[in-house]
Amino acid sequence: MRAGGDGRFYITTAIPYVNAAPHIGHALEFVQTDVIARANRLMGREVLLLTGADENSLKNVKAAEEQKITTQQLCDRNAAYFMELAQKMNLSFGVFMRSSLREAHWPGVQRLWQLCDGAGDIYRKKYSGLYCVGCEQFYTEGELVGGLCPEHKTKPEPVEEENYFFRLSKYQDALQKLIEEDRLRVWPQSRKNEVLGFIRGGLEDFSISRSVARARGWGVPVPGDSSQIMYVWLDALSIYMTGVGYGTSDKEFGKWWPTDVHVIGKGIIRFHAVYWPAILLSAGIDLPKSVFVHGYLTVEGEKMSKSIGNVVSPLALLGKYTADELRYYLIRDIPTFEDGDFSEAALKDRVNKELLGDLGNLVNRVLTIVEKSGFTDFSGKNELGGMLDADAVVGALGAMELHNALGMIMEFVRACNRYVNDKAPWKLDGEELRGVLYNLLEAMRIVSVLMYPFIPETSEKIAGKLGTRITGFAECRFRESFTERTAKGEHLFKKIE
RNA sequence: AGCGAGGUAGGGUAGUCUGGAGUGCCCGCCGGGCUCAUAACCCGGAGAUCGGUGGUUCAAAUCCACUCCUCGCUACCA
Repeated sequence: MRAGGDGRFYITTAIPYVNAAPHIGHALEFVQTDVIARANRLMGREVLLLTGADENSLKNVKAAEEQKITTQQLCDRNAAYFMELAQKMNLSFGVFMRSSLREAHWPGVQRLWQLCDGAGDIYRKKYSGLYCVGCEQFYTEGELVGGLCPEHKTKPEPVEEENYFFRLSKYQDALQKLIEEDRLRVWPQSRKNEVLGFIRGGLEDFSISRSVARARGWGVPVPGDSSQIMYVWLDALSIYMTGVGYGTSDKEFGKWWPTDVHVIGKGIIRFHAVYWPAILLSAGIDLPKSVFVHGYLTVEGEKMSKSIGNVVSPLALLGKYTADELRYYLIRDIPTFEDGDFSEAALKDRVNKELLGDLGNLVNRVLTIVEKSGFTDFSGKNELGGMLDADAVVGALGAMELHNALGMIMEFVRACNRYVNDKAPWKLDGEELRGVLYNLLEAMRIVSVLMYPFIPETSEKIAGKLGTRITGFAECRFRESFTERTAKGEHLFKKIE
């Protein structure tokens, strides 16, 4: 994760396909993205986080028909769910971009198309496939169950249609080199291998348009051909650019592009690590610097699915848990790049044992002793500083090891609790007590800064109790003395029964 | 089938690249301490032939070969 020389950092979530309400997987992605964004702010960078909604798809048209509302109404409603989730989880986004915004989004997509076309990479070709009339979509052999449409159990018919294709094959060597050399970095290594394996297997051109009839007229029109509409990928990926002004404000676009990190789920890696950079190469636009691929969540050990009825709604969870509690759990319990399992029992456990029992308790017990001490300024020998390697925490954040970074901070919190027990400050007085409290106050101040990317509201609360401010990672070393006025106030967390 | 990832105490993980006593962490279990703290905190203990087999080495969870099991990817699918 290297920001440009100008100290700016542009990061995106994947653009969720808004044909349904958000599930817990979306929440995971939001949190991971936000932790990276906030960490970069504390590193002193100017950060822009983009999220949004991908709305131009046939499925939305059909869902709207079923619900007897317009497609735009359906998109508006579903996009609002994602906006709500982003806000409630404290995703610090600057842009929420939607692909149905004609004025903001369409000009950029069409310009991109024209650039690829100008490079000679777009051509017409007959596309044939197995088409299910009921689903109104094409299936590959592998997707069929016993040769039948998995949904309608009918035999799809071979259909032929002329579409536009993108010359992906032309970029095979260039892409392979870019990824091998980490000029387009793919996190983690295992995903990079997977992408390279795919590229080495040979790249075929892919279809980038549909007939207007088949798309039901919903989507971005192909420039100069009123019979075709762009297929979702070119359109959806462009959101990353149009969201920062591509096609509408060259100045804004120049300020933020290229993307530093695209955060995505493992299911859409090919589009981001192969199709997208190829399109940009064709158009002569700078490539994103990296793609961050997280895993998927199971729920209580089972795959999330509508038919099982175990889809976990983060919006519902947020009625019961605070944003920080959910954020903490998702980073702490789910390995950053692996699949993980969501379990409410585990969530509760993390909140009660760690946020409340370790962190909340530390703050509370120390501030109680501080108040009883009657001291207002604290100094002494630095005994706790050696227990924390703040640079290692920041380094882990820079290396995208969110899980490890948080683990290191919690280890320090435990060390602080141990220190309290060992020193038994309730038995001390005078300079000895002053020195112990100095160590603990400085430790908590630093914890409030390091924790900020993960649990920003709680960090602000801790800083508020300490009378300090969270400015940046540069603040994460012990000062000579602690002189701010503390105020114990209420508990940071409530026990969840 | 091909390519990729992984199999470490009851559960979950770190360690593996750059071999060095099974070393660590979380949950759970057992015992003890403390009383500042939201029955929170701290210490100690039990519990693992590090998937299996065979090699390399003075020494292997770590390197090599083979093998068993799990998962992911294998294209127009969010």
